[in-house]
This record gives sequence, C-alpha cells and structure tokens, in this order.
Amino acid sequence: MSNLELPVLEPEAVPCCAPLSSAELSVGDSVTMAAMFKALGDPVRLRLFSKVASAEGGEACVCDIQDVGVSQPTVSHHLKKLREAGLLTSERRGTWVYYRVAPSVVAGMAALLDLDR
Amino acid sequence: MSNLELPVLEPEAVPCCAPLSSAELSVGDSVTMAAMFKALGDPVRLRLFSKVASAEGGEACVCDIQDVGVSQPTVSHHLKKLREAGLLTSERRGTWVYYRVAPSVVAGMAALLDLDR
DNA sequence: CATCTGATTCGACAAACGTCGATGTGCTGA
DNA sequence: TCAGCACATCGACGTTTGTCGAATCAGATG
Repeated sequence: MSNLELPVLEPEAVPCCAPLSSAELSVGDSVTMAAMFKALGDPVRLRLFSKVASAEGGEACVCDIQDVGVSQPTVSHHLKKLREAGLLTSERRGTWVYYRVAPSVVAGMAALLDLDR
Repeated sequence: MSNLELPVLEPEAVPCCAPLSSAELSVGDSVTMAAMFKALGDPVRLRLFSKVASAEGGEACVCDIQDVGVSQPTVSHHLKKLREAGLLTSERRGTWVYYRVAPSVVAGMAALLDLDR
C-alpha cells in the first residue's frame, strides 16, 4: 500500500453510494468502497471489528479485544487498517485507547449491498 | 491464496450471521465472511460485481462487463474469485457465459453490517 | 526521576495478490 | 472439418499483505 499518509476517511464523508442493484458504481466510488470492504476482508480484522461492534457501551479498549490469536503489534496493525478505512475511530483516555465503530460508514456499506431497491 | 480447489460456497449455505452489533463473530464465521468481504475488496472486482448487479434482467455476459481497464484474462480471474466467494453464479449458454449475483449471500453480508439491532 | 504497563511504530520476511501474454477449451457457423 | 469468437487456465512477474520481535512512545505511579 502506498502509505504516504493514508487519508483516514472521515465518518461524515460517506454519502457513498446508491445500492449496487440500482446503478453501476463509478471508478472513484469503487476505489473508496473497495477499501472499506478490504478492511473487513481479513478474519482477524473482522473479529476485532466484531468485538468492538458488540462491546458494552459501543466501545472497547485494545486490552479487551486483543485475544484473537496474533501478537499485540499485529492487533495494533489491524486496528490501524480499520481506522484508516474509516470503519473505526479511536480515543485515548489515560492509559487505554478506546475504539468505536463509525456507524454511518458501516451503514453506507450495508446500503450498497441492499439489492432489494 | 491456497487454491487447491477452493470450495465455492453454496448460495444456500449462508444463514451466517447475526448482526455484528448483537454478538461476537465466531472464528469460523469470521473466516467465511471475511472471504466474502475480501472478494469485494478490490476496485476492479467491485466494479464487475456492480455491473452484474445493475444489469438488465439481473444477469450479464462477460462480454458486456469486461470493459474495466484490465486484460480479459484478468477479468476472468476476478470473476472466478467472486464465484469462489459465493457472490456470483455463472452459467454457459451457447457461446456466452452469464453471471448473476447470489442474492441470499449478499443479503447475509448486509445483515451482518446492520448495526441498528 | 525511574519504572511499569498499554499501545504504536519499525524493519524484516514469507505468502498471497493483481496483472499480463500465451495458450487451451468450448461452441458456432461456413 | 476448419476458422473464429468467447471465455478460462497457465506461468511468470513485481507489489502488497500479514506476521513477528525489537524498539519506541505515552501515561500512571512510586
């Protein structure tokens, strides 16, 4: 990946897109959306995302979710990917860093997959 | 990818899964679902999928959708990936091969991303 | 300040991926 | 039967990815 400061998609900047069944995706939108799907395209990342999404109070600190069978640096690496894709946000509070899902972004992905309209 | 005959997921075999917000994904389910998200995690593949999903009559032959900026073998390769992930089905009719989306599989992905329940 | 703990960054490496041109396969029609 | 078109497979390639251990950064606490 060309990691010269990946732009970390803003939660607001996701009016993308109409359902796939309704219209063909533009080249630009396909790049944007593919990056999001790709972020969920790894089992470890999907489990981390799942742990955050299903956590009490909608958030979880890294220490609560890092038991996924890989080393702690690898967990951190995956969480960064999810952040860069715009799917998670993070906030440091004292010693711990808390992660939350970005609901609008995830809703955008779900809307894209809604084939019934 | 370890391509020793990838099992080509059955459209029926996808009662997976409950929304991510409701419960943590199992290891097995995370592998299954990640493979699907990964299939949509490439811009070219997402555009091909989009072209099929938005096609007249719900299907398209390769010749109708192969104008995505890569070579014909590459298009074929990507369509195979989408088939293997269970997202598309294909059928040969005479000279042409027609692709359709597997609605239940895509619906399963959308359901997983539904955070509002 | 020194030290401990939680989390990120760095550097390296094998495996997987996306792409291509060449070749193979399946069907149609002359 | 043979030429031609549609599509898939093969073999090779540079790039990206997932993983690790080591090092570093950031707060908290003695």
